[in-house]
Amino acid sequence: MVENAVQGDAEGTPPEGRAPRPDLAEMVMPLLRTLMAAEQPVLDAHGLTMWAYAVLLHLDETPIRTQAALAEAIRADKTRIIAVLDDLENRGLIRRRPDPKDRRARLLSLTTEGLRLRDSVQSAIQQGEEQRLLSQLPDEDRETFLRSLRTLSALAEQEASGTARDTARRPGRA
Amino acid sequence: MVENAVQGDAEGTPPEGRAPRPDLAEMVMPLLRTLMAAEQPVLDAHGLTMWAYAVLLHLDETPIRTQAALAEAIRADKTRIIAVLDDLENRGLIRRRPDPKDRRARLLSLTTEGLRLRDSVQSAIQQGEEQRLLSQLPDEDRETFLRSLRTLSALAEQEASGTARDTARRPGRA
DNA sequence: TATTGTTATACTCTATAACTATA
DNA sequence: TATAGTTATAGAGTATAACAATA
Repeated sequence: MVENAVQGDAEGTPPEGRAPRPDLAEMVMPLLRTLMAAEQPVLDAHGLTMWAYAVLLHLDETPIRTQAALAEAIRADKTRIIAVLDDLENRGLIRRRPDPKDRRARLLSLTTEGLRLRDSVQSAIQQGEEQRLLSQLPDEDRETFLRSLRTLSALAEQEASGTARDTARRPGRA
Repeated sequence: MVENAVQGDAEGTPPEGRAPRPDLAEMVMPLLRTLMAAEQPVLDAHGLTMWAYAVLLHLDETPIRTQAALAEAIRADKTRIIAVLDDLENRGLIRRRPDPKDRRARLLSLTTEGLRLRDSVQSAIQQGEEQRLLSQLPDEDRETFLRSLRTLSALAEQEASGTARDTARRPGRA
């Protein structure tokens, strides 16, 4: 039975025999691994963990009023980011002060220095991404790829936050 | 709380303030998380772990002569896949027999049943991917996206295997 | 002696549960 | 009493190191 006539996909013969394409996760996983491996030295050079960088990124985007909200936003456990916030605060990269209106909550914000650090780290990281990976794509493909990735990522976050909300939801009345 | 003014994703205003685009990892990470979350129920339904599925996928692609090679191919520790192989073998999904030419090594191959299972699982997974995510992309973007992802994934694997080889290499003479 | 596979151990990462303070 | 944050503990996942068989 010759059930897999190779379909002339891009240009060469596809490495695997059966499915017309690999699973998305099968392609995305090694990509992420390499991306993170490439980030690591940059982060190390600035004394940042991956979680710390995630915090800097997200605080820059949207100022946040509780640590729990920040944790959920970056998909971390609320107990996990505490040490991270301690460190960032001690190094003057973020501010963390009790909300006057509800002193249980902590108002979180970036300091100027934190924002500057975030800038230079992100710049270095994105430069590496361009040089190592994106530059290998034809220009018109690159644009489309980035736009599509952005769309899919947003969709993915939607689904994730949806299920997260479902999990967190207690049986309230209607 | 008015924290989520819907962002005009496609071409509207970018959600974050500084960089023209998010880091790749920042986009790829949630995508992978959602992909894996979507795979999980399918795998569960067939009694497969993620690693077991990876093994089935890779054995289908390229028959392999040692467990160590298989482990490296799917980026797992060689000690980790042993339990996985035990299970797959006991269930008759793979064959594992000593190489007559070197009885230290184990020849690994898919059984017919293993191949059939791999097929139906992969089919279900890819169907889910299409419905949940890929269908949201315009047709012409989708093709380009998949082709680009494939390219970048291959590049990433190259880099990874390169550094892996460096790590494994001992200082030889000359 | 070197290599393949295996088992046993230790370590890292992550989540769960218990505690303090504010409300 | 309920919630935000914190601390302490336990669990899952992973890698490291020692071992047996074969070369």
